[in-house]
Amino acid sequence: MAGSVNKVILVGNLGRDPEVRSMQSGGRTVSFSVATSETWNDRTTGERKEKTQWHRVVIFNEKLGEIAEKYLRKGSKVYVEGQLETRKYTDKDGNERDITEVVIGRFKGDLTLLDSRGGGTAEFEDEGPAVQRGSAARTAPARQGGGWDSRRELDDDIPF
Amino acid sequence: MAGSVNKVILVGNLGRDPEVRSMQSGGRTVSFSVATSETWNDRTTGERKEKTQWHRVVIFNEKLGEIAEKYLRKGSKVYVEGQLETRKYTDKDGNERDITEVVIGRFKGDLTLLDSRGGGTAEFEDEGPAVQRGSAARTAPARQGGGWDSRRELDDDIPF
Amino acid sequence: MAGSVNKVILVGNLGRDPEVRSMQSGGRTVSFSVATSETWNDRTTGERKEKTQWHRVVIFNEKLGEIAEKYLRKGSKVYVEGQLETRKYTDKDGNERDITEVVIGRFKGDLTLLDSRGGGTAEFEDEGPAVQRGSAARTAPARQGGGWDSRRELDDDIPF
Amino acid sequence: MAGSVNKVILVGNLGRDPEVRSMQSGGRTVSFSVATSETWNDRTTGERKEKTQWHRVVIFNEKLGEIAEKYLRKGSKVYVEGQLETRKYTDKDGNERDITEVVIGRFKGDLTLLDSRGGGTAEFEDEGPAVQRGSAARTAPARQGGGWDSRRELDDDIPF
DNA sequence: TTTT
DNA sequence: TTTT
Repeated sequence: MAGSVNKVILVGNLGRDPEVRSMQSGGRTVSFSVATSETWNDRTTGERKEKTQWHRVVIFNEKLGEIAEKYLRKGSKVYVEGQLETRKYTDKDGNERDITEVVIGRFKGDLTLLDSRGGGTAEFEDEGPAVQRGSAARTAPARQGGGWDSRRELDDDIPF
Repeated sequence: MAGSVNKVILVGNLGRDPEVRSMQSGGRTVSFSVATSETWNDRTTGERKEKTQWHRVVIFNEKLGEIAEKYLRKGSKVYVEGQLETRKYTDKDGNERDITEVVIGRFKGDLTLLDSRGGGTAEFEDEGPAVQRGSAARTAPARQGGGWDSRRELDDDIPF
Repeated sequence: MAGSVNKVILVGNLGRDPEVRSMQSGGRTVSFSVATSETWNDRTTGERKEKTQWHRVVIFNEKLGEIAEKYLRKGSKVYVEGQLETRKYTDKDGNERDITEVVIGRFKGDLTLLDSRGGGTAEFEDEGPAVQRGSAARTAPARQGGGWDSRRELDDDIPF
Repeated sequence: MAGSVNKVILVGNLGRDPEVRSMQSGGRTVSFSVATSETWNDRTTGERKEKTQWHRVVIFNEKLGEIAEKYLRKGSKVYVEGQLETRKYTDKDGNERDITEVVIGRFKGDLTLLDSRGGGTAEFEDEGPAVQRGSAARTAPARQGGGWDSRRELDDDIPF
């Protein structure tokens, strides 16, 4: 749509180590879940309450995926900037269901490590992502293979 | 979780008029779907492609809900700032499913009309939302009724 | 710095037509000012008040610059996503001063037209910006000339 | 302006301890500078380059100010969400100058501590900011004194 | 300098 | 003035 914006910004911690999956196109995705939580004082009881939300993040960019795979672990704190995408999948009982994910695409999105143990950053900048740590070879976005809709080619039906 | 951020920013158009629903708590919610879309040139065919995403937006803030009800219509362009929330619901076949929504809560979020026909804005500012049009009475946030988790009390199981 | 984020999101109207300038490097920048405003009810008098802020936006990306030049005019409503940058300049009296701008860089940022008259969008996606209108030739980001710090080579000292 | 958005999101480190200042209205502001930086590989030399930006953050919300004063120190990593504001001030030579700041206002903005040493969060939610650490008394936003434009009453002319 |  |  002309003139639309679809942006999600999360700061939270990974619930588990990232998972790497292969697509039929040959590309890979790296995915993980990020927890965010709200805390508030209950209006009537005065109790402290907390509600945690889990967000499924999927990375389609090869370089950011490598960095996620290399540096993110269960418990890592990250800044994620991606797009909201809802897709269909077929569950184990053969029923079609929806799953909504935060997608860091091939040419859009951001991933920044916030852990003090060695924060790094990886974004779409300059002639390639600015990676502060690690020695991954630089690759210009435009030369990366795979199409934008390659995520439709995921090998499996179970989303997570 | 200490130190987390959960933010969604959308600019898009409503697919239908907003829907108003009552909660058992007596409060109301106003909800609607917003379309955003990406366009790109297919890498191999060179074709122009477009993918539309639909986002379910739910407003729990009374004042913003009133404004949405009053000024938003099918086709309206809006700026929405809310939080990602995934909740369970039971579908018509009795199966438990997940639905992810962009929630404009009682004390957090933003809604801005972008239509030239009379853009308005409604946010949590000053002593109440700054409403540029309409004559809705001002209500200080802290005096609004209902609790943060009142959305769990929705009257029905079908999410949209 | 490892793990940093610098992001500005604006929705507002242009005060004047965009200005195009040439850099010594041969590249061009397109810049314009965007107005945003807050309205609120004065706590004591109850009066409706409004405060307008002007934001200087500078585009270093050739394609987005072309689109801005082509489609943005005085009064146009836009969504801008850029980075905050403060730089020194020498004013007409020879004094060094600071100017803070919202920069849409070569490989980062977003510009979306929100006018009903023909909203368009132009972002860093896929193999080039997704331009919904106009016929500007597609150019892959990695092939664009000029360096990231080329903005230091602006031909003149007066920032706006 | 009807339908405008003015939002800055920063993740970075404080260059010094926060500074507390009193306003003639009796309120206080807490301010500090946050550094963000970009790194990239120079296109011609291949050298690793880095450019740091400093952002002036000013907090007008009493509760968030207290938290900043209590928990932020030189080197602390924070997530800041505020508004861009440019104001005039008179420098030591009597010249009028502009300074642009990221303002966390009375009813708008966010501050989240990202340090592993004990991340906390403080936002405008529910009946008061959700503070995960510290024992600051809760205060409902609507009961806080001072007006939105009280920042115009700053006691001094020198901005930082 | 915009817009409402 | 931070951080890596």
